[in-house]
Amino acid sequence: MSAAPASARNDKTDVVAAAMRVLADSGLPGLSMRRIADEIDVQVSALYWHFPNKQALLAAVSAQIVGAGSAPPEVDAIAQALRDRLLAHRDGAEIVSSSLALGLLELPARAALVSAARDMGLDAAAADVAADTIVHYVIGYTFHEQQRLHAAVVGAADASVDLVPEGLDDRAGDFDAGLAMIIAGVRATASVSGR
Amino acid sequence: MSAAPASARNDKTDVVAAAMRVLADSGLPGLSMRRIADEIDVQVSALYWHFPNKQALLAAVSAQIVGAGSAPPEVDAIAQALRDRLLAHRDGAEIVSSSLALGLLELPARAALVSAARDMGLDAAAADVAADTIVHYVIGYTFHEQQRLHAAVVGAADASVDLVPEGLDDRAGDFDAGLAMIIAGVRATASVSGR
DNA sequence: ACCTGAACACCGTTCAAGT
DNA sequence: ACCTGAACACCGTTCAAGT
Repeated sequence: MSAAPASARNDKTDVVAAAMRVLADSGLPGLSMRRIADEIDVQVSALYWHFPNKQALLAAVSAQIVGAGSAPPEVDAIAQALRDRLLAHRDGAEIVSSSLALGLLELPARAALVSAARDMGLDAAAADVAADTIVHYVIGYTFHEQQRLHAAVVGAADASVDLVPEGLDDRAGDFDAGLAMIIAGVRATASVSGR
Repeated sequence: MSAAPASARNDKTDVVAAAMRVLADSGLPGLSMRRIADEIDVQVSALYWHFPNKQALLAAVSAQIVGAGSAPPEVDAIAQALRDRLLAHRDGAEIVSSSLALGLLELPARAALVSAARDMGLDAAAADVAADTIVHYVIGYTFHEQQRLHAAVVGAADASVDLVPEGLDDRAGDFDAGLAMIIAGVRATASVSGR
């Protein structure tokens, strides 16, 4: 394929790719600057030529996780697609959550949610609120879920305390039910303000 | 008052109190085991007599932040009270979020939300979903807000990227609007299943 | 344009030993 | 019951210097 020759010098995308590999192997706790540097046979300090600090590197990783461009046109589908992307990468929700909170990441799904909400009849202000509410729900729910996944693997989880109880099998069902409830709220808001 | 004499030996509550002071002074990034130990003039290793590891200590801090016992009886008031407690401590939402995700914290507000949702006419399963949805929204929203607060202080914030746009003044208004939307969804769910 | 080598000021955790 | 002292294996970041 088009993988770079082993001894070439690296650019930003090589560093991000290495970080994605380390993330897949070791998760966020293992994602240190030294491990990333090792992955491309380089000194740690070399990374600081490409990125000013670790948070900036993590923001680039986050952008890769959430992907660029075209989302589906409906609120439900946009939320599901965002969740799928987060679930596709180890600790994806946590990394994205922190980049977002630091203002280092633009979330394409948010813009898509705003216009989908407007299509449902919300005014601009209400559509912003709807988008943020859904984004917080998706990221919060998925973050929680991924942390417990990891905790279960490590064996450190206390199974008696559970924010989302019942069996382990219908995680997706609970997520859907909560999302449906929020969307019902969006619809109710639309029918109040929309006439 | 009843403050312990300066040279006494410490118990769990002294350690947690010291951690709360460090948190208030320096935030979560400054909340290291060494800083906590310094705060009570003790070696770091002494902390490991009281807690098996840092996460367990943080869970005790989280429990202190969310407080014990009696919540108000209505969904809206419970959510507001939880938010107020998180906002009352620097990085409160982040600490609580992580303890919760690791299954190390029981959230009194969650039980209160479940029974408030049942009072609105939801069945048991739907009430669980409603409670989790609201908890994720409150913590997610407040986490985001506190991170940006800190980022703004540090000056590292990129003001051009904003999950929750507009002026800085009506943060609380946006939170309320999102919460109202979710509660509208809860009500809609109740009126569907409730007859 | 991209990297090395070495240093600085930190981390969480363990463990034998003390009182 | 609670703490010391010392060590281990790490961190992120900086900076002069090399090619």
